[in-house]
Amino acid sequence: MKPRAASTQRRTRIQKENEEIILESALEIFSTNGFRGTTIDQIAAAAGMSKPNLLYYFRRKEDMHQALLDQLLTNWLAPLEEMDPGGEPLEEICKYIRRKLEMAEKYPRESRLFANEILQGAPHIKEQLEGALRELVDEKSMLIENWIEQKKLAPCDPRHVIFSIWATTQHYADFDVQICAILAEEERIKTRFEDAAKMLEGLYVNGLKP
Amino acid sequence: MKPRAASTQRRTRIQKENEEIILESALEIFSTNGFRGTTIDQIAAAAGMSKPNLLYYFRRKEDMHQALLDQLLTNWLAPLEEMDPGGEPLEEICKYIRRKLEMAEKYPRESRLFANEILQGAPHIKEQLEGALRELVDEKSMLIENWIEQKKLAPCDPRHVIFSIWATTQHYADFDVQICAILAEEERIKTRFEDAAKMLEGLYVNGLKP
DNA sequence: ACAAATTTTTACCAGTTGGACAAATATTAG
DNA sequence: CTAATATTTGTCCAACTGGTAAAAATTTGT
Repeated sequence: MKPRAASTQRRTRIQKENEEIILESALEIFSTNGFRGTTIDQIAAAAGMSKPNLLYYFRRKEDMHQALLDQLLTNWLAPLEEMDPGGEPLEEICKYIRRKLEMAEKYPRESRLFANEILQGAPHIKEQLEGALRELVDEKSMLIENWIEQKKLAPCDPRHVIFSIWATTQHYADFDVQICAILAEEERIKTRFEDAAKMLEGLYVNGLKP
Repeated sequence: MKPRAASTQRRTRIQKENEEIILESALEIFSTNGFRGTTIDQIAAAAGMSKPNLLYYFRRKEDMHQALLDQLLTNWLAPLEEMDPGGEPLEEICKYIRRKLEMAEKYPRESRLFANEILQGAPHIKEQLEGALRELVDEKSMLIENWIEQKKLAPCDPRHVIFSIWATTQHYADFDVQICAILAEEERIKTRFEDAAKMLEGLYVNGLKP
């Protein structure tokens, strides 16, 4: 019998193992080649199994992609959600930057998968962007507005501040090739995430100080 | 006779016209679908000509892509090149941000084409990144270092400052779908580039003030 | 141990895609 | 106007790709 894709129904040990291996391999390939740029064969090869066997677990190529995106979005929102209304504003923003930068370093493939999806017009996650993500950004924007009113932050457009944090941090995952090409073989290349963290924290602390 | 692709040899009127139409169409499709995601037929359809006719001007799909990338890189470096050693540091940085933001608004397709290429590991422009781009960044980094030594800028890692400007400005082209999803139908969506410019200038002026 | 259910393999196919080729048509130079 | 040259079209194909179907092998529950 065909297994129900990613459903809540009980899955066998083998199913769990193989689905995990497949998604891991799919992430690797999708994130570097894009959706249309990857072939099922590539994923199958990376997963060490035959194409029909892979298709036994995910009936269509799109199913793997969708599964990865769904899984991703939850983790993606977490760092922003953790921004604490009770904390010290500048400290909270620094912590947010650090968390995002850590994610860029630890999960560059996820970042690139996301970037690929957005670049192509977000056909598979448009609703979530307009739904969950938008609501979260609205909520945190209000929080930042409050901080500004309390003179704890310099006046600024909260939404665009958030955008700029996304941009600068994800850049280190998405544009890593470019960054490494520029930093070249020097010592700097090894410390790029540290260096980025220092520079960004300095920029935002001074830039947003009331 | 087959025309020499993008060579310096004399080209007929028709050649010039058609090559332009083709590249324009190719940019449109490549930038939204990625390299592997676009088919020659799509480009041909967009250019209003038959596939074999298109292949008469560009023998391979890759030739169009390469032509676009080569053309792009020159324009891409221009705004940074214009950064004036004789100017007022904070003013020069603001002007650079504004120029980059203008490019993101005016040429989002070029930005996305570039982003796609980098995301996939920059297979076609690695050399240029390590060559021309790196040299330019080195040069401008030294300039910024000088400004810092002259106490005209707060201490910061110049290279990472440049990266952050790239990231924040290009973000408005590359992640436009996401930004629009979040700003939604509100008035804000129309003024997003203005708002971004204001926010970024404030951030960098305060953040880098010595 | 044995039947039932699950997993894997083998063989296959239809649609798409990049690209070749030569014939037909249009343009230009003399 | 004609010959040479440049452009366009129609036809074709081999490789690739997503996906199917059924048989074979393996695992699992009892």
